[in-house]
Amino acid sequence: MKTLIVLLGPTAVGKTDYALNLAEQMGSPIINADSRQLYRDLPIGTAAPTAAQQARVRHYFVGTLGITDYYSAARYEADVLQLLEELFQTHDRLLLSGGSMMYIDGVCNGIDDIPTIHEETRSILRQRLAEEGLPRLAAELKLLDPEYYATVDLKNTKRIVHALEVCYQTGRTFTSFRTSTRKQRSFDIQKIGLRRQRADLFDRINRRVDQMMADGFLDEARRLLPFRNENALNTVGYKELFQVLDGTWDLPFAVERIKKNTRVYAKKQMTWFAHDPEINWIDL
RNA sequence: GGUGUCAUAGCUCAGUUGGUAGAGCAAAGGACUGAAAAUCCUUGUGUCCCCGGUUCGAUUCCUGGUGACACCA
Repeated sequence: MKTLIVLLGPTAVGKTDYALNLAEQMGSPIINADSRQLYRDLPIGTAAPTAAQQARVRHYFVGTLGITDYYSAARYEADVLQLLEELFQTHDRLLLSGGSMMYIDGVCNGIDDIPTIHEETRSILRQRLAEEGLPRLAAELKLLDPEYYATVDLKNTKRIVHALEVCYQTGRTFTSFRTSTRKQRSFDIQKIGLRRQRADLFDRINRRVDQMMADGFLDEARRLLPFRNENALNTVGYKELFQVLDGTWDLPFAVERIKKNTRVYAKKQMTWFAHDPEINWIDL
């Protein structure tokens, strides 16, 4: 039986170093599970594996996307599964490492088969949202998919808009696509979670942000400014530095915001992972 | 040593004409199915520096401490 080792944990906990050692020990490449490290233009702000680290161990899904490329957790699921099929020909155990909750969930449990929304549909809904407002769209969702309406957070614009997009594009309810059935995998999955005392983790986050700034994070953000509306840049760190480049915030304030928002992100990851009983935790 | 100002949440402070208190920041908890480092929801932490006095009642007024700051010696 083939086995996929999934190494996960909150941002800055120390996954990269741990994964390198584990990969060498296992004789496995590293399959990255970080939704933003996939973009090749974000090396500093996403703390992506360095060239030296990638020379030590072969990495997949690091720096493979351009800044304007569309990507999603579902596409990641499909891409990883295909890669695993190839790599399991020559490996018994493979290592996947990262902190993107949805991406990991996609690989381990699968994401329901919901059609990708065409840009056309998307822009129509975007315009209607701007003109009619969220309550009107929510009321419409109540008619088209009362079941989803009953459970969705009515203040969450993205969820409501997306459900409507699916309804309009497919002529079916969004609910009908949500089977919530766990997909069977042809390999075993072992999850290893890395964790630290919260004060320790937060201290590492703060120091890592300072290091990013010293490494030229602001310049990296400046180069990406023309693409600021791309989803890839709706990311902790870049958002705040764009405020600096706009002249809205001063740099020290932005750096504090980056640290705080990274801590919030880490907390969110821990909340998500805490509910997964399959994770074997290692305290660092 | 003298005079003055201040002492309230983890931090910076507001406030109560005497009825035991609230903002910002920091923080905590949660949701999550094709944009997920996204998006969204919820929460307030307190010997109001200490001892005493006045008062039905003191964090608030008064005496005395203690500490910080400023100025004068």
